[in-house]
Amino acid sequence: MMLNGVDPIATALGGLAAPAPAGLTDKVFTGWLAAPSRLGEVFVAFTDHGVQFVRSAESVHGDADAFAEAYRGRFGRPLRPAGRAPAGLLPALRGRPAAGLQLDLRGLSDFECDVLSATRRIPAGQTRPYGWIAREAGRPHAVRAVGSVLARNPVPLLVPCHRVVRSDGRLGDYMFGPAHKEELLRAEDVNLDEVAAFAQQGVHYLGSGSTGVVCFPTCHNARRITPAHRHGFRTIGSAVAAGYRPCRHCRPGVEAMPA
DNA sequence: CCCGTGACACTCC
DNA sequence: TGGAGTGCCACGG
Repeated sequence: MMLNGVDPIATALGGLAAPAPAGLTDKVFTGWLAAPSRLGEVFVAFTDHGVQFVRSAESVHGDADAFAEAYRGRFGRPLRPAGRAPAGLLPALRGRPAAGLQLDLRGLSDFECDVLSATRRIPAGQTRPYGWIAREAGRPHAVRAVGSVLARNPVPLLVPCHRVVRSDGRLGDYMFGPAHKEELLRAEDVNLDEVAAFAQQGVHYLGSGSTGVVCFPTCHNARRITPAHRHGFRTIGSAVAAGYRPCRHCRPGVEAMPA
């Protein structure tokens, strides 16, 4: 009870009660809204900590109640409609740089957070293999677990799990279906036909004969290598053995060198 | 180079 | 609880 702007209880406690306990404001409610995205309409749930859950309308058969049910099943709380989108959400859903977009990833394991944060560092228009995520997340052998985490990505599009592909050049699976993964990557100007053509020849890395740097084929540095100076490699190890150094931008892994 | 197979780290029922 | 099951990967033929 506040009297003339003074809280007698807080006063009695000598101000110890000043900041509300962290858990309290969390329990207020989670808002949701529908918004346009590169996958058509999406449903988005968010708290005051940031965006928590995103699903395409298509994936829940256009049914907002099904979205709310999926949310409740996973987070244990109901949703209620929200009027305004959090800062940065709408541009991010359209694939533009998301200035100030906050994500609410509370409740996820350290491993899940590390996987999502590594995934978030993949620039638009580029791809990285699952093994790269595992290494960047500090668990180089947890490759399959990376797949398990991304299959349940709470915030697809915002954490661009569609940019994570198989190391053999194939796209791999996607929570909304491989066709949508391909569609998203093409919209970002990833040259999938070129990647597939290289993969068919067993080429998964590109080196520049003039700079001596070796990259993933979708790295922006790799795309600037003139064809005359371009050398394809099947493994990063063979490129290193040939005197190339891994690109500091796309950071292809350095595998064990043969003895 | 294409296929099958084993191993893998992690999560969930 | 532990044993499935997993958006993969490397290797062997």
